[in-house]
Amino acid sequence: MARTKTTFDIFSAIAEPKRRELIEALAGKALTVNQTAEMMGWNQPMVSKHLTILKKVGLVNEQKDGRCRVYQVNPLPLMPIQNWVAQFEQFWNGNLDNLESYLNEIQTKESKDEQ
Amino acid sequence: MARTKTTFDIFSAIAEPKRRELIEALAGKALTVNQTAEMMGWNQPMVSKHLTILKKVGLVNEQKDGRCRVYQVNPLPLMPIQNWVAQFEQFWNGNLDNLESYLNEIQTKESKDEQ
DNA sequence: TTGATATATTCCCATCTTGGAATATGTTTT
DNA sequence: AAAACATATTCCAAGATGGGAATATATCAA
Repeated sequence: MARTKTTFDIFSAIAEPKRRELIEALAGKALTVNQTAEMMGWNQPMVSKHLTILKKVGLVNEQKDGRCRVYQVNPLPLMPIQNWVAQFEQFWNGNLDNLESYLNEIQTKESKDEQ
Repeated sequence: MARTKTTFDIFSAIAEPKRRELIEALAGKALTVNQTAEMMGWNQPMVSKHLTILKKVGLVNEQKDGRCRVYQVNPLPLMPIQNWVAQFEQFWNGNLDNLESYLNEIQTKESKDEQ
């Protein structure tokens, strides 16, 4: 009875637009919290909070370096999303006929309704 | 100041596990609300509510048929998700060397930390 | 030790959510 | 018109959220 926790799974974790921004910004890089904050134009606690959630679902790795913490993206947990969406790939990818017939079918049914 | 609305975008809409179940169950089929409710073992209002959200983000199409409403999945709005995740595909797909070097790098850095 | 720096955490609030129960709306049948 | 059926909507409660502000924690430097 309440929304799914953001740390429940990857789907929930990346539902937040700012966290997707963060992942994009950190992709392939290794940045400090403050570096990230400056780069994004966010305050430090906001960066830390979002990174904490991303860390919990495994989308970022944390490495201590003195008083800094360097974060890096680990994209592997995104695989389930890729796989889930791939179930429906046939409708738009490769086989355009499928898509067309699908759309035609909808079109037909809708115009039938309008009569 | 609050979580992103479920209808804000596709990412938020499919963050809810039940809605993903619903999409899977309706994929390729065309089912009535009651048929869906029976199939899922949910009550009717719950099905209607989730379908309403899915409809708002365009993931299902609704067709009136007498007093029934037939719902069908339209997977096209999932494309942005596919595309977004694809940015990171290189890390796990095709080029296993990338993945390995990536993991080794992390491993190295982590053991360095432990000293 | 003390101060400065880097980061995480806590507290508060407005807002949104999901589920259940009840009810409203709309359509068909008798 | 009235009853039956199919679906949507409303009202409620309990959580959970993201952001701001303040504060705690940890580490380095002087």
